[in-house]
Amino acid sequence: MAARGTHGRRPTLEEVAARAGVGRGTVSRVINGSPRVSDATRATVEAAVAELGYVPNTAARALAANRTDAIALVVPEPETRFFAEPYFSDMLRGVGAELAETEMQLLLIFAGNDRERQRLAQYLAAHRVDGVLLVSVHADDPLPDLLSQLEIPAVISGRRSAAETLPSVDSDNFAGAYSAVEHLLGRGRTRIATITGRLDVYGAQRRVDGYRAAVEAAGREVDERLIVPGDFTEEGGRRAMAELLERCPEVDAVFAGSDVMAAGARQVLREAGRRLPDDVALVGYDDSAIARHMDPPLTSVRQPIEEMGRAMIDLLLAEIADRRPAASRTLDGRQLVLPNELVQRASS
Amino acid sequence: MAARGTHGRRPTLEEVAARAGVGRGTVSRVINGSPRVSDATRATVEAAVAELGYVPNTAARALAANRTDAIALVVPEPETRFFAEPYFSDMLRGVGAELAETEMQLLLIFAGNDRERQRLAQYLAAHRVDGVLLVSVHADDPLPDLLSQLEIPAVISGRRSAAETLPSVDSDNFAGAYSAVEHLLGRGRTRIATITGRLDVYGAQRRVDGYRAAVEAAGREVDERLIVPGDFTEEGGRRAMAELLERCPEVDAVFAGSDVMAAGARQVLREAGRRLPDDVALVGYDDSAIARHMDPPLTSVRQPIEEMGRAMIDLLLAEIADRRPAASRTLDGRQLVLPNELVQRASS
DNA sequence: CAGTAGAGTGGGAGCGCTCCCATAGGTGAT
DNA sequence: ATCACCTATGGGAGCGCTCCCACTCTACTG
Repeated sequence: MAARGTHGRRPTLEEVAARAGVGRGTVSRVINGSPRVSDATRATVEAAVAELGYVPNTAARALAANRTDAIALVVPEPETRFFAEPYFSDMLRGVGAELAETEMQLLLIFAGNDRERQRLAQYLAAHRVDGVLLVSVHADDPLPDLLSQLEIPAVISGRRSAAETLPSVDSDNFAGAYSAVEHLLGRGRTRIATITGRLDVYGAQRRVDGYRAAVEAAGREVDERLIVPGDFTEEGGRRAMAELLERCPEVDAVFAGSDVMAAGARQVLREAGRRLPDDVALVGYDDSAIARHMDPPLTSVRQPIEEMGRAMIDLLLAEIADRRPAASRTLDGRQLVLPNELVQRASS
Repeated sequence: MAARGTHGRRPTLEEVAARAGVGRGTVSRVINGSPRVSDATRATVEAAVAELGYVPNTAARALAANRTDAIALVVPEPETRFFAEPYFSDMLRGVGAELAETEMQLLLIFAGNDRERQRLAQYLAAHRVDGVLLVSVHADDPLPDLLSQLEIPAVISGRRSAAETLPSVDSDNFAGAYSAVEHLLGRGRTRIATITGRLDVYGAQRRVDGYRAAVEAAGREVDERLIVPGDFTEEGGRRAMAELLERCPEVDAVFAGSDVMAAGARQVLREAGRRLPDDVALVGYDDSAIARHMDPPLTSVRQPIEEMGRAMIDLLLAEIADRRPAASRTLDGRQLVLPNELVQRASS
C-alpha cells in the first residue's frame, strides 16, 4: 500500500539541499539553528525551505537523533477529577505557556485505573517522550521508580515526602497554613479547627504541621479534637465539619486544607445556622474559582500553580538537556519551593 | 511481565530475531499480528520478545511505515472553556474508552488563539498524527479545509451546516427539541418560549427548527416574540430570560438550548418570584451535571455524548484504514446522527 | 508424477533524518 | 614560506523498522 498523498510527496532534506545548492549536512545545521553556517548560506537555505514548504519529518529525526521532542504530563487520577479541580487546569495553563516557547509537544496522559497505568508503562518503555511531568503523586506510587529505572527525566509537582529523590516543584504548604492560622488568631479566634486533606499526600501533612506550629507559636496547646481528617472532596468536607460540630460545638474558626472541602464545610455550617464570619471564620486553600464565588467569598491560601507549571517545564527541559545519569548528580537547585500567599476575603 | 535489566540499550527487532532463530521479517509479522506465521514460530518469537523485554521503536516504525499511530483531538477553544464544559470531558471519556482498545495514542490539542492555531497548522503539516477529531467547530473555521488539503483524515462532531462535507457524528437536535416542546405542550403549557444557542452553530439552529415544528404540529402559530437569542452562556441565559419576561410576562414554559442557559434563566425566574414548575416549566439541553443539581432538578434533553465520542473514533479509524482520496468517495455511512432523549425531572 | 498453488520464511532496500569525520580554504604566527 | 589552527562544508554511515520480492516446502490438482 503506497500510503501517500496523491499530490506530490512532502519535500525532504535532500531536496532542499539540492535546491539550495548545498549539502545535506548544511541544511540540517540551518534547520537546527547551528551557528556553524555562514550567513549567506543560511539565507540561501532558508529561501529554499520556504519555497518548497519544507517541514522536517519528525519520525526520521526521532530515529536518527534518539529523541522525540515531546513530553508527557501524567495525571494519575481519573479524568473526572482532573476536570473537576481547577488545580489541574491552572497547572496545564502554566505548562502550556512555557512550552509554547519551544518546539516541544505536550501529551496529556491519564493513568487513573490499572488498564491506563498498564498502557502508560508500555508507553514509557517505548521511550515515546523525552521527559515526564508528574502531578499529584501519592507517596506509594510506583511510577517515579519506573521512571528512574527507565532513565527518563522527570519532575514531580509537590513532594512525596521530605526526602523526595526526584527533581520537584512544590509550594510552601507549611508557611501557607501557618499564615492562615496566624490570620485567624489575629482576628481573635480561639478555637481554631482544621480539616485536613488526605494525609498520604505530603503537602496535606505539611499544612497540618503549619497549623500546629502556628497554634503553638501563639502559646496555646494543640487540641487534637480540632484536627479532623478530610480527603480533599466536598463530601469529605461536609463529613468533617459535621464531626467537628459534634466534637466541639463552640468552634469559632476552621482552616480547611482545600477550597472544595471548605465549600462542603460551609454547607454544614449553614444548615447548623452558623453565620460566616460572625460565628465561625472559614479559610480554605488553593484560591480557586470556588473561593471567589462562595457566599461570603472565601479567604484562601493561594498557591502559584501556574508559575509552578512553568517552573516544572524549565526544570524538566534542563534535565533533558543534561543527560548524565540522574544518580550521579545532587538535587541542588533541582528542587524548588515557591511561596504561598493568603488572600483575605469576607469569610474570616 | 517483561522485567528487563535497567542498563544497556533497548533490544531491537534484529536481536529478537537472532534470539528466536528466525528472520527479521518474521518477528515483524508477529509483532504486527500478521496471520502468515505458523503457530510454532509465533510462540518462539513471543517468548523471545518477552525474555528480552522488547518494545518496538515507534520512531523507526513511523518512518518506515509512514504512519504515527496517533490521532489528535483538536479543541478550537481556550482551555478554560474546555474544562468548564462537561460536554468536552464526556466526549473525551468516550474517545478515550474506544481508543483504549487500540494501540493508538490520543493527543489533546487546544487551538484557542492565533498562536496556538499557528502551531497546530505546523503540526498538521508535519503529519504528526494519522487523523484528527474536530469538536465544536464554527461554520467559518478554516481548519477543516486545511485538513482536507493536507489529506489528513478527519471526523467532525456536529455539522457545520446541512451540507457538511466531512465525515461527522451529530445528534438529532431537531428531534430532541421537538420532543422537549411536545412534552411541555403535553403538560398543558400554552405560551412556550425558547432561548436559543448561538445561531452560527448549526445544532442550535436545528433546535429552533424543532421548536417551531413542534409548536406548529400542535396546530398553533409560532410567536416570534417567544424566540430569544442566547449564546450558550449562563449570563446569556439571564439576559434572554429577562428580555422574555418583559416581552411576554405570561410565558408559562421555557425551552433553553443548553443547561447552562437554563441555569441563568432559572436565576432570573427566581428573582422574579416565579416558581418552578408551577408558574413556569423549564427544560434544558445536554443533561449535564448542572441539570441534576439544580433546584428543582432540570428536565433536559440528553445527547449521547460519550457514545458520540466512541462513534467518532470508529469512523476516524475507518477513514485512516481506507486511504483512498477522500474526494473520490461518497459520504454514505460516514455521517452519523445519534438519537437524543428527553430526561424528565421536576422542573417541568 | 510433473505442475501449480499456496503457506511460511529470509533478508535487501529503503524511509528521512543526525552525527561525525574528512576536507577545503582562510588566517595569523613563526 | 611553513605550519598550526581555525571555520564552513559535503557526504558516508547508520538509527530500527516495514515492505516486498525471492525462495523453499508442502499439499493438492489432473
